Formats: sequence, C-alpha cells, structure tokens
Amino acid sequence: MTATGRTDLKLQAFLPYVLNNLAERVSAGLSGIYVDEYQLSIPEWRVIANLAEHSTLNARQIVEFTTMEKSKVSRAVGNLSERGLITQRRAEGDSRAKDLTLTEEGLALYRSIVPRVLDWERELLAEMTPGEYRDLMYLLEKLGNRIHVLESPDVARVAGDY
Amino acid sequence: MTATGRTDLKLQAFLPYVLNNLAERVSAGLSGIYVDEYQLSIPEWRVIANLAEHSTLNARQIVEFTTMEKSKVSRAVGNLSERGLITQRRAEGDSRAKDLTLTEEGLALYRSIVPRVLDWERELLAEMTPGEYRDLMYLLEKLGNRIHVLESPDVARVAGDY
DNA sequence: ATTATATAGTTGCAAGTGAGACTAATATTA
DNA sequence: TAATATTAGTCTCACTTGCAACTATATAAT
Repeated sequence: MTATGRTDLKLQAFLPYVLNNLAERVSAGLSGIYVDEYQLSIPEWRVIANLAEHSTLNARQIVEFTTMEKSKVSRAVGNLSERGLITQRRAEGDSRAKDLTLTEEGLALYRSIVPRVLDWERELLAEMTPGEYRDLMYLLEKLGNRIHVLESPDVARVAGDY
Repeated sequence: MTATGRTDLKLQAFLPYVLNNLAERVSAGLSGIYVDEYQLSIPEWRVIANLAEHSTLNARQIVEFTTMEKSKVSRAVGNLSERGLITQRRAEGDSRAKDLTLTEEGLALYRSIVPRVLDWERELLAEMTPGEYRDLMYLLEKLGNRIHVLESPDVARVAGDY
C-alpha cells in the first residue's frame, strides 16, 4: 500500500511543496545570522561548516557533502581564501586538488557562529518533544535515502537484480 | 526539556541543513518533469498550480501562498500570460490588482502535469507506511507553524501576554 | 478636500547562478 | 609507452535573482 492514494493535487498536502516552503523559510531565518552579522553568504557558511567538521577537504568533497554546484563551491572557496578564513594547499599525491583548511581566524569565526545557530535551532524546535524530534529526523533521513536511490536509477536497478 | 541538548554542531543532525539538502534534492528531481518536458520554470509551475487550486488569484495572494518574491511572481505571471496559459484582468473594486486565471490551455497543461507529478511523489514515498507519512506531514506542519511564529515576533509577544 | 500612508504590481540594476567549455593533472587502456 | 578517458578546479556567458526605486491606485488622517 502506498502512503498517499491521491489522484488530484492539493499543494498543502504535496510533500515537495511543503518541504520546499518550509526549507526556504527555515533557511531564510537562519541565514539572517551569518549573512547579516558575519557577512557570510550561504555557500560560504556551508563551506566553513563542513571544513570545521572534517578539518580538511577538497572542493570535490565539499560538493559531495553539500550537493552544491562545483562552480558555487569554487567561488565560495575563492572568497573565503581572500578573506583569510581558509587556506588552500596543493594536495600531495594529486596536484589538481587543493586541500582546504580553516585558518585560526576562520575557526574562530566558526566558533562564534555555532552557538548562535544552535540557539536558533533550539528556538525552532522549542515546541517539539524529544520524541517528535527523533521521529522527524528519522523520517527525513529515510526520505533522503530514498531520493538518493531515485537519483541513481542504475544502482537501484542493479540492486533489484538480487 | 528541549528536543536537542547540543553544544556542538553536527551538520548531519542539524535540522536546517538536513531540511535544505533534502528539499533541494526533491525539488531538483521533481522539477525535471515540468522543466524538461513542459518548459516551465519552477516559479511558473508554482503560479499555475496555485491558480489551478484557487481558480482566481492576484499576484499578492500568490506571493502569500508560495512565499516567493513579488518580482519573481510578477515575471512568472508575465511569461505565462505571453504564452497564453493565463489571463489577467483588472480586478473590480481595486484597479491596481489583476485577477489571474488559467486559460483552457493553461488548465489542460496543468492537467497533463498533475498525474506525472503525483506519480513522482508516490515513487518518493514508496517505502513509507501511511502512518509514517502522516507523522511526517504532521511534524512538518508543526514546524511550519512554529517558524511562522518566529517570523513575526510581534504576534508571538502579544500572545505571550495572556 | 488635502495631505500623508499604504498597497499592487513592474522594472532597473548589481549580484549570484548553472551549465558547460576549458586547463592541468591523473588514470586507464592498448 | 602513447593514446584515450577521467577528474579537480576555474572561468565565461547567458540567465535568474533579490532588492529597491518607481507608478498607479487606494486608504487613512487632519
């Protein structure tokens, strides 16, 4: 049995629509913090957050983690580098790639943003119980796995062969 | 008690990040249908879908429903009008506003897209039980209400006075 | 009425974007 | 090896976007 047995479209009950509206509004609310107060664009913030978490990455890996366009990542990296928030070093073993790392300054900036951003998330979740939060994250993750399958039909088909 | 008691940021467990990644990927997958096959941009599709549902709206109302920028709506409306998919008529009672309606052709286009789009949603939800789906929609709606409160702090404060 | 404010929608402009061409380096194949 | 294909990252170009200024109408205040 399928989750929805619909034959006509009601936007308010259409998952992609609901999801997008919500994500946009959440993003707009949150990005106020680092855009207005720290002069970071959304792509720049994402690059920083990923570097803070994985300490060293190249642009390709950031593309994988964030699903941003590689040109977008490239430009964000360029800006952050100019501002002295990250360093780029030719990767050993592959001199096409560049290892990206936060500078002390970049790390300090990140550390000052994190609590603000977590506070904001707490506000957003203030009316959810821990159980609801877990359910939500679980369901979003499940959906994420599912769409990953839909994005690469080859893998899905092969897996179906067994 | 709060849903999360975090003090450090893990992107994979950070709701705005998860939500955005997912929404972007869902949107990209879905929009393939009307972008590639029907030459409709995402804003254009949204205008059409909202008009189909409410039969007549002006641009301001579409802005409210979709949370798109009014200039974005304006341009989408202009394009759809040129393509003969919608009509614009000066509203009686307020000659600044224009009543927008789908033409026969616009409605026909919409009707041919809807089943494709619903099929796609069904695929996306294929591994969810009806219960999970209900939970998800409920939680997203709850989050939507919450962010609406955060967006207009005035209202929130007043409500707190009681 | 007259003036001031607010609203509906459009438009100009600067900035940001995605797609793909491109360069340089690496991997693969014969 | 040489030839071919693939990959990392940058860059260019046409297009889209968001913002603010603007026109025209409508509402409110004096």
